[in-house]
Amino acid sequence: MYGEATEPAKVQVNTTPSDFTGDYSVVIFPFVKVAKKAPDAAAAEIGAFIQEQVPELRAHNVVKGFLNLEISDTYWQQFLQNTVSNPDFGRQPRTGKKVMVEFSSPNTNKPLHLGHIRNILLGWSCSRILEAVGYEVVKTQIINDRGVAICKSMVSWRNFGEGKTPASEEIKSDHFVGDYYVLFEQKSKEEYAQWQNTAEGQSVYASKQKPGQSAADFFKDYKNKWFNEYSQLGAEVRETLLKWEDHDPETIALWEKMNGWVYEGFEKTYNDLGVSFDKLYYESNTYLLGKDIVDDGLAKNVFFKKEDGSVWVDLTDAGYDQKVVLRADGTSVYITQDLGTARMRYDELGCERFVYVVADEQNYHFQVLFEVLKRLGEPYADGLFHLSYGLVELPTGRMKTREGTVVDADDLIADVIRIATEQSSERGETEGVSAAEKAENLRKVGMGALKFFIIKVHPKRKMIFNPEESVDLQGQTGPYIQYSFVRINGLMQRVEREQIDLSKAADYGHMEAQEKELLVALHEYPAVVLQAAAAYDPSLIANFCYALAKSYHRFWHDLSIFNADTEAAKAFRLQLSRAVGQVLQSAMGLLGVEMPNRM
RNA sequence: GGCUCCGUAGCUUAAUGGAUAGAGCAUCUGACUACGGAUCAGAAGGUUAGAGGUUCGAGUCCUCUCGGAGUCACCA
Repeated sequence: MYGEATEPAKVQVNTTPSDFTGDYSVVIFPFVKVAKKAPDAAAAEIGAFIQEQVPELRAHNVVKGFLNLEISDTYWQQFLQNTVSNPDFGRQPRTGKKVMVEFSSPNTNKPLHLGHIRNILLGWSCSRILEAVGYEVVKTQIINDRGVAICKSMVSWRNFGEGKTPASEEIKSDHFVGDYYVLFEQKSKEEYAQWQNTAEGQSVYASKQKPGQSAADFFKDYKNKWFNEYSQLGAEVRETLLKWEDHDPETIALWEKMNGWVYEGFEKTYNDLGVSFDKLYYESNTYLLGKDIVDDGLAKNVFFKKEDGSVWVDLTDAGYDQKVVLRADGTSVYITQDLGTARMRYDELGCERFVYVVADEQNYHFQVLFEVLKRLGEPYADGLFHLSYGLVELPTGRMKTREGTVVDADDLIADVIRIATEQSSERGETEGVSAAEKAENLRKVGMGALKFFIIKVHPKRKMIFNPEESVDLQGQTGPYIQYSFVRINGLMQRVEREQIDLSKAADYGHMEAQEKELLVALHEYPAVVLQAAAAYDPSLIANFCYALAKSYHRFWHDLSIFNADTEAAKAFRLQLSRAVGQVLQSAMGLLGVEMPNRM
């Protein structure tokens, strides 16, 4: 038309708002220049043209520069049949390409908390989504199993543990280790308080205080220095770290024992969250990596060496700073390790894309990391993505270990399942279900509430986590969506029981608005998955699920299914319900949320 | 201070530059002799922090101001 090819990107098609007639709308404004006509006139012409060319178009109308298209019922009939018979609806063919997704990546000195949960859910659902659009996904985590914090737990247990074990104390093993980490901080604080009153402490204060600085202020600022220079516990930690780096057998044995406890506990938590990994990396194996990259970078003149022997990269022309990549003493820093790990993974896994799920505190780090890899000419440099997410805060503000406001992952999981169970027993809708099956369904409901509450928020957004609202089972929640599935499940059981023939669905003639709304929503599913994959944004899937469930609840309320006027209407509505159930289960599966049969 | 991100109803939030900014919670009012009421319908609640600009059209893009967060270690 109009003798010009238009780029597909310029054609904007949206679903039509419910107060206009039509299923889809085309925005005409981009074409008025080419058409050299008023928007309405151009729309009328384009509408007539499409009407002529596309048999699936039943009718069209024009409102103020928007062309509304009505799709024929026969098209929708065909679509419904295809959808119901296609278990892979919404998924794309295999691309043969591999992508790595790194998430969780905890420290081994304390149990997982709410922040990890957001990270894990994002990483997991991102993996599922990428897999749905055809990638082979390698799920990894890099476990920070070494360093000062871990040594603190070790020193603490050695000094105060009296040989106790998680088994002897009947404490979940990662919590057991975490308790010793907390105990270390306490003991260290006590030691510091005592030291402040010694002659040594007083003389340090007298000689180093700033003019007019109170003792309390001075000692607050001086804490790190004290820990490194005067603390007995601090000395033990440094000694332990050195011995560890020296492969001292006794130290390594203790380290392995305590990390073993932590992994055992993590395993349980991951299992409760329904996640798993394909490949684990340990910082104890990777922290020395990257030195060959430093040589490589020097050879390529990406890096330069200073007089003291330290190696730097200058990124000031890209708006960043100069960064150290190798210390003067020849040891690696954090970014060196990440450079080395990236190259190792590429060689080992053959992925062309890498997704790092890491909180937005580290945005700058990843910008620098990616920029350096690009300048080094690494073949995978264009496939790097930092899935950055906002910190989780409580209504009272940021979680703080010292103030004991950290929400523990295991506690939270137990809470949501407990509340789902309480709510369910008040309702008494699950008679005739075995206790085991009931518990399994309630676990799904509780976890569904928690997971959906977290995943529905756009990753980038800082999240306010209200523990009370996170276990809500009504409104825009996981259980709301699960409930629509449970309703459909009930219908399908009856179809099974009564051997209802659904083939009459094809005879159904005029569709109701509520039915059309569901079909349009189902039709969007593949596009939503693609969009979520392109944007690395699982919240798009969550919003889609909610909208679909909402439409279904309205459909259920407004229209009779088993008491429909005709056999054709009944069969059609059952087929439609089945399709909705399938898509809901598929889409929620991408979020890591399972569907219960009863609730 | 430099750089980055954020500011939408009382609260939690949605909206590839498109139609009257869409939900949920909380508040108020209604709806089951029917397939499950963890549901549905309605009311009320907004100058999208503020001021300019670009555009046929701005919550969305640009500039400035205000407010908040993160980050700027030879830490990780």
